[in-house]
Amino acid sequence: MLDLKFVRENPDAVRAGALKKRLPDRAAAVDKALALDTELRAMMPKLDGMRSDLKNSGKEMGKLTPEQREAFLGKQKEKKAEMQALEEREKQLRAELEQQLGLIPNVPDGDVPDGKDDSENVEVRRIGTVREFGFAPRAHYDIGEAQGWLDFTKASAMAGSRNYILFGDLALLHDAVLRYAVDLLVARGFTPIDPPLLVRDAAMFGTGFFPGGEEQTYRCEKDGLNLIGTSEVPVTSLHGGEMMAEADLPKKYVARSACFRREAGTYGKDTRGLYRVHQFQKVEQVIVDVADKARSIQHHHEIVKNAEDMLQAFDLPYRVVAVCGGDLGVPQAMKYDIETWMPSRNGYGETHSASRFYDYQARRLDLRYRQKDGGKAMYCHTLNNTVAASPRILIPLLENHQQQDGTVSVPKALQAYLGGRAVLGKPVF
RNA sequence: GGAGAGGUGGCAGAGUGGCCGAUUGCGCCGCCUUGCUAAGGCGGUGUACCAGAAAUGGUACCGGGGGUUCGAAUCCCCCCCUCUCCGCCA
Repeated sequence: MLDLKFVRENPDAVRAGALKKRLPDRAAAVDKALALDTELRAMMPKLDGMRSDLKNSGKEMGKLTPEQREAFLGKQKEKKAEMQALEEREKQLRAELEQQLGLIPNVPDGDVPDGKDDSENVEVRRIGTVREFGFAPRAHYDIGEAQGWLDFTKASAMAGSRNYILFGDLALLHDAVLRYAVDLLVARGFTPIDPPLLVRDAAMFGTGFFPGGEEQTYRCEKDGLNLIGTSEVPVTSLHGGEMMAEADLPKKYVARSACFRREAGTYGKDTRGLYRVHQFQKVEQVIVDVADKARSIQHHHEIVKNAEDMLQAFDLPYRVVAVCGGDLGVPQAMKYDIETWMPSRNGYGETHSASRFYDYQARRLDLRYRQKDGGKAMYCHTLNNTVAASPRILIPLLENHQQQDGTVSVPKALQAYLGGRAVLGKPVF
């Protein structure tokens, strides 16, 4: 949610922002919102005056004699009837205004590249060297199935397509990565959280997933609850409705949770393997801090670095891209993706997504703090980034570290999480 | 699932139809006093919106929505949440 005053004063920038995100419908919401705002503001002085009059004269009632009261009452009723029509219109306008305002996307920051979709994201840096295999490298699903680590057939039989079952060492590796990610962030001062997986609509709206993301979301209609697609939703909502003290900020959280995505509209895309699945585990970092743009940008770099450090510890080549306008979501002001090298795709595949929002989510969540020394109440700034999403991260781990015989070497950093083992699996090829 | 109690400003906690945007305490801010890592005195201290250059004025908001009334934090209805007891259960 943007500040109405900001929209009013910068309509061109807000409209242009929506268009940069390739969201013409949302750009139209700017003009709709402003038209409603104009009408509302035109009528408010009159309505306020009528209310004031009615209120003041109502107070006189108590002092009148019964006869006087009779005549007075008639006049009051007349005034009220006249006012009611205006009030009806006001209520309608406010509801529509709120709806349109909720549709207006966050304005992409100056450092967001222009572009229509992910093909036009801009590479910022490329780290690590892509390994030269002395043999034909296999895809993770071939290795996994040969090792007895992966079963897609039984998974889809019991749960439908885009499901998987991990067995044995791969299940352990999955857990090792996630645990490593949590430990890394805890060591850096983040507070670990195990959040709710089912949340109310308010949390989905507050983080900006609704309206718009309903088709991506599994919903328990009976209870009016939604399965989260990322723990960003419950964790960012954690302090919603609160008035925090500036001294309590920043809040830094790391949450591990299951995530659920319907993946509607992706038929035929990434159908093989562990890349695009309905359910996965994710370790997510979330920062809530004061309303300071420079500080937000600094945090943004910090959370990207946290993820990069993990990938480097795993000896995985990756690149960081600045996400272009057309690939940016509604609530984000700027986003970096990290893409890790995946031999089976012969390319980099998205494994991380780091967003900064400024106060867009905070406004929707009523997430505020009071400035120190008796200052003003301000909306917070929020940010988040993946630390590790698994099983997707298992793709580069298996594929980059595979041996010719189908065994997989374990990066040093993860060995302690696997009972000290340096190799997983047995020769199968 | 059944029964009851309750949701008020940063927090605690009064307030059962007009004198309530709301007593009071804590916290916070300012000034004063005091010679010491403290205490005391006085004053101030919600948010949003509208009008205004500003001073200021106005309106709305006491969990959310609707209703009764000239007038609602206060009465009625629906919903949400919290707590206690009972039942069920991991």
